[in-house]
Amino acid sequence: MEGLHSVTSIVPAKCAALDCAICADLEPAAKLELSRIARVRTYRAGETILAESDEIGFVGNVVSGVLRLQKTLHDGRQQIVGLMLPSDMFGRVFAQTSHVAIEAATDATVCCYSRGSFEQLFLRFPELEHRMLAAISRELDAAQDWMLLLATQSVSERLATFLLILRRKKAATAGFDAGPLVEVPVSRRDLAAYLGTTVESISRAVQQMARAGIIRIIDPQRFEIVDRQRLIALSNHDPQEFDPAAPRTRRFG
Amino acid sequence: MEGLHSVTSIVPAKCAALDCAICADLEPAAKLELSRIARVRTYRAGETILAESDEIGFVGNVVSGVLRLQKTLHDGRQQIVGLMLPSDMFGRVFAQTSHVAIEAATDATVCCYSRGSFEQLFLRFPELEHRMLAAISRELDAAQDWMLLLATQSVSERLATFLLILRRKKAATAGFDAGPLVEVPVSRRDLAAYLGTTVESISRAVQQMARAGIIRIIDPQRFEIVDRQRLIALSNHDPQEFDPAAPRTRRFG
DNA sequence: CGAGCAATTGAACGCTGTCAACCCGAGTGG
DNA sequence: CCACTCGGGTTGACAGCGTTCAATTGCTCG
Repeated sequence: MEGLHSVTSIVPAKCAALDCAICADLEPAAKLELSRIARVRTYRAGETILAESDEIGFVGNVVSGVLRLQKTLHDGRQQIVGLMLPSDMFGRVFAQTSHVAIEAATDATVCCYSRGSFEQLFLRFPELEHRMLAAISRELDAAQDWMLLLATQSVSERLATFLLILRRKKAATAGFDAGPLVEVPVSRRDLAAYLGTTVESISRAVQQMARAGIIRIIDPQRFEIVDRQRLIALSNHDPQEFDPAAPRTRRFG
Repeated sequence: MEGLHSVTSIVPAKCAALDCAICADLEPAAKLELSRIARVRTYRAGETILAESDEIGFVGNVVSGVLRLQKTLHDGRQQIVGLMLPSDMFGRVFAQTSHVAIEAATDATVCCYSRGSFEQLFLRFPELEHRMLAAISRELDAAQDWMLLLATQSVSERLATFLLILRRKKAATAGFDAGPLVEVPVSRRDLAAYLGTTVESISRAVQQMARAGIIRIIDPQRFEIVDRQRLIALSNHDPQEFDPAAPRTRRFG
């Protein structure tokens, strides 16, 4: 039954308001067509949106909440290979099955398009396909960045990088530097699975940074970045990469 | 000067012979247009094809040899985030700068298309863009698989998985199971940078597998997989994923 | 033959995974 | 109102794997 999702009519407004990657500044005709096939779905924290090797029925973007993309090893260990925040797109086109499981890390609402219908629109609105290509390219960039992060030995490095990425992402979506407060949108367990380590190591690294005066712990999910320079040094990345004074350096040279 | 690359005229034949992702089974008109803008370039081992944050002037696919995509940390450590083997595509469309450096890991020849001209062809041959989208999707899948690999703690697991991937890839491009011989196309140093560890750890893992009778070392770059079952068990992956009896399981469920 | 590099081997330290106990707030029921 | 439970987070002790440093081997090339 589709009855639970009868909020369809408010979809265009929601997506437009969000200025999400796929809708923003699209020609009106395309926007209208998109809104016709859009469906809003809501998920509770922990619900599975798409299981590993499931058939891909739809693509969509996150309106609110956090999704986790994860893969499971044969022995049961789970690794998170991506976190989707509001405005991110998920799912694939021109592919039958997913290689990752998609779950709601928090309560979440997403805006979905049937994959078939979405692909049909490519024929009439090539701009849509361009955007899809751009979205996947960004995801690949993020994945490669994350590979760099996972390959570094120290948990502190990974955590520092993660916090800096969160801060940059927040500033990017807000359009301005939103201050030193960083909200980690997931539990310690998810964070550990994302950083490729354990909850215990995460906890130690967090507390150590706090004792060193680099961050201040407001509550388990919220930190204040006190000493950004030392955090950047700890992350072992190019300072410019996370310097808000020159945020365009990385993407636009 | 473009003089060094005057072999342009043989490009179409080469690409067609290779059956590379972008040319194979393309409509003749598109193939012709592609061949018009194609250029063959050759690189010596160690040469840089594209530096990190360079402007992206062209896309292409590997004809022979191996390219490494790598990122550099601020302290000088280098991490390889991808190896491009013959038939793989590299470069980006709709992006100004690269986030990774591309270097020749061995002597290599590549078939390049100017990025601008390539994007122009999208307008007349949408199929081209579909294939580009598919190629990037595959790369993203590979990246996510590799993230899973990097997050696993044991070096043996990573090495075992890498060997199995190499074997599967060889079988896939050959079209049939090419036997237990696996050629590692890169040096120990590159291998270590790819697996996120050190040459010493690589060496220990290799020798240990050999002592255990799982592989046989022919020379530092060539191994024979003696006991595939134990290698799969060591990799900690789903046995079906690397079982040649059911190679389609993973991609098509 | 010696220089130089890749690969291997050995020894020691350190980080982190593992196991365990503990703290704390929320929800529940007496 | 308190006792209890449960889950998330933190802290401690310890062992193991892997990085690091160092030395050795084997090979290619000049």
